[in-house]
Parts: sequence; C-alpha cells; structure tokens
Amino acid sequence: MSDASTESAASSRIAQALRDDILNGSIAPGQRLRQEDIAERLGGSRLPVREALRILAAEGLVQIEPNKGARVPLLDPGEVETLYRMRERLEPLALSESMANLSSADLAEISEIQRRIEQGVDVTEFLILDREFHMASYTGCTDEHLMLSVVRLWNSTQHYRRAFMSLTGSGRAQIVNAEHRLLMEAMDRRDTEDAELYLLGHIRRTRKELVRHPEIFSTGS
Amino acid sequence: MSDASTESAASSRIAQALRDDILNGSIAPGQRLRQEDIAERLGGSRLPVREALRILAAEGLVQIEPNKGARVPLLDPGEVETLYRMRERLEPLALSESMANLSSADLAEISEIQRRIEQGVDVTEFLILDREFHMASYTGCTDEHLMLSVVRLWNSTQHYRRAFMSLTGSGRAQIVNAEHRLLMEAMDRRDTEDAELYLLGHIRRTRKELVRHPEIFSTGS
DNA sequence: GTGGCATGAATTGGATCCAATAACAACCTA
DNA sequence: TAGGTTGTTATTGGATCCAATTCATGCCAC
Repeated sequence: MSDASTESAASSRIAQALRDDILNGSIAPGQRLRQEDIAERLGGSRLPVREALRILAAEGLVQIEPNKGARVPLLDPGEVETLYRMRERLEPLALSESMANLSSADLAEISEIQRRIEQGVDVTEFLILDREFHMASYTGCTDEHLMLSVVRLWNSTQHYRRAFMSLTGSGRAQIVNAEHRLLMEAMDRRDTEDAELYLLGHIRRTRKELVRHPEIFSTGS
Repeated sequence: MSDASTESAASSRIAQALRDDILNGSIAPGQRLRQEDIAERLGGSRLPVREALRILAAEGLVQIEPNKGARVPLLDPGEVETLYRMRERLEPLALSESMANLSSADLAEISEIQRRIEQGVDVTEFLILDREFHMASYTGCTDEHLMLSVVRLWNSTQHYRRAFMSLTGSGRAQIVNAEHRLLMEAMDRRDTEDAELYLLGHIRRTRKELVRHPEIFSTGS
C-alpha cells in the first residue's frame, strides 16, 4: 500500500509485501515460497525474508515445515468451517468490547463504508470494503490479543471468501447488505446484545453457504 | 549424539527451552530477553535464538519490539480478563469438536489425571495436571488452528494462574475438583451440550475470581 | 539544580559465507 | 522392465562479521 513508509525495518517491509500478495490472491494457497526468490524480488538478503516468513506464520498466512520451507496453507472445507465457527465466537466478543468505545464519528465512518459497498459491486473492491466495515466496528476494542486473533481468522479465510464471492456473484450481496444494515442499526441504538446477535447470524449464514460450495476448495491441479 | 534425540533443529530446541522457562516461571513477565545471553546459555549463535523468539512470539509467550528486543509480556488485569473471555468462547468449541472423537480410553486417561489432582496439592504440580486435564479433553479436536489458539490462551495466562493458585492456596481446589467431576460426568454421558456448559462455568468462575484479586498483577517494583 | 544535548557503549538488524538436509535424477541390479 | 540405490543439485539452517539503532552516562549551558 503505502510505499512511502521507510519507517519500518526491512523485515517488516518484506512481511507486508508478502502479506499483500497473499491476501489479494497473487500468491495462491499451496504455493511454495522460496526464500531466495523473495529476497531477490523484494530486495534484501535471505535473512530478513526468513524473519518475515516467521511473522506471517504467526498470522496464519504461511506455514513453515522444518527443512522443507514455507508455503501458503491449503485448507480443506472442514478447517475453514472451524475457522468460521471460531469467528462466530470471537467476533461478537470483540464487538461487545468495542461498542462502548465507539464514537458517533466511528459509526458515521462505518455507515460511509457500507454506503460504498452498496454502490460498487466489484468482487475485489467488495472484499476490501467488507473487511474495512467489520474492522471499523471493532476499532473500539483495545485488546491486542483479541484483535490479533480476529485478524488471524480473517487472514486465514480471505482466499476462500474471495473464491466464494467470485463464484456466487453479486446475487448474495443483497443479503449481506441487509445483514450489515441490521448490524449498523443495532449499533446506532447502542444495543450491544442485538449487535452481537446480528453479527453472529451474519457469520453463521456465511459459514453455511461456504460449506454448501465445496467446489471452492478444488485445487485445480 | 550425546543426547538421546537429535530429532529437532537448534531453533526449535532453543524455543522449547525458553518456553519451558517462561511457563514454569523461571523467566518472569516483564523480563527482557537478550539474544546473546540466550545464545550463550543454551548453545548456538544468535541466529537460531532470533528465530526461536519469533516462534515464541507467535505463541504469545514473548513480544518483540523492533530494535528494542524481546520481553515476556506483562499483562494488566483487563487483558487477562479478556483472555479468559476468549477462553470461555473458544474452549467449549474445542471440547465440542473433540467429544465425538474421544475413546473410552481417553476418558479413562482424563479420569486418571483428575484422580492425581485430588491427591497432590502442590501448586506447581496442580498447574501441570490441570493443564493436562483440559488438554486431554481436547485431544479429539483435530483442528490445528483451534488448538493453537487454545494453547496460546493457556500460555499467555499461565503466569497469572500460578500467581492466583499460590495466593489462594488449596482452599479453592475443592471447587475446581467439583467442576472437573461435573465436566467428566457429562463427557462420560457423551452429553456435549452439558459438557460445554460446565466448561464455560468453570472458566467463567475462575475469571471472576481472578478479577477479584488484583494484587496478582502487582509488579513488585 | 535542572533540562537539554552530545558522545559512548550495548544491543539488535542485516549481509555474506559455509554446512546440513531433502528433493531429484540417473544408474545399476535383479 | 521395475525397483532400489547412489550421486548430484537445489534449498533451507546456522555461524560469523558488519552496520544501524537505541539507551545510558556524563557534560555543558541556563
């Protein structure tokens, strides 16, 4: 994103570049990541690349096998389903911790993101905005552990969310928009209980739809 | 070849040694970990130490600040409370995923662990056995992501669990034993719903007790 | 006496080189 | 011809050396 930032170390910079590549689909699940290639492509030696891979492994974006290198995890339907069940449990908690600290400006920001979602229907754009929408609703949650776990869950499932959206098209967008609006309305009312419930339903419905589309997980090889 | 097992790489070996030191309290929260010291103490150069620290950071056992080194996280009461709320949500899920796959031999093993808990009252021993008890109840959960999250939560809160047990003594042990027995009984009945509920109550009660003892978090400085 | 600043030492981050391990291929043998 | 074996190559893991950053100490000015 912001290439202007020379503020961070080389290791963080490489991690960020790889993270972007994995999340936007440039690097597909199952693909192997050779240290030397990355070092040459992104600049620097292999050492910061190794550290970057460790960072990404901590975020669930790659998995490292000793003496075998790093690759983007290739998940089976059962694993993704469990990740969604984890989201169903953790994200309502993050939302409840966030609610009390959300300013009306924050709520306006969330509303603005949703407005943009309802305009643009491009899949790539939707994935970005949908993530922004939910993350914006968690900005009031100050707990680092909880937010890190939530981000990990989003990262690990990002590819399958994109595959699902690419497959089903914009037909389901209406349902998502309705769910988002219900969630926003509860948040505007400062009703934490309702907000948690709508969020739970939103994630759970998505999980059930994902499970019904196993073709998303075909490796294509 | 002096040691029995040449099984693991130096980086994993160092990580394991540090993990043990942190979990058993040899390295206290807030303490800084200098790479050169560790390298000298455990053998090897600084490089595998750096990788080991990354591994531990992924598990929540240390936190790394750029150019400032690694230290064992020092949590405040609010953070620990949130970690326990996360446990309340995730561990019943892990238990439910586990239940179907537990053999009667597994249940017997759990029962045996609980039997040993009810004999020995030593704090150090209790912490080990209590962890074994719960982890044994999750052995049927095959999902790596979920189990890794659960282990992270146990790791991050280990020190405060020890401080709490050291403080309150064995008076509370009776309550824990009663809760464990209720949980075991539900598991023996293959009643997942009840088991989840007892587990939730067990964790939640512990959280509330922890919150009522803020002296656990005094740094001592 | 106190605050800011510069200089030094200590520590982390990165690059290059070397060793160990694993994937791969060609070969030989039954 | 099939299977095992052995040698080669590619890739990761580790050690040493050098640079960059941070922290502490002490000094000087006010």
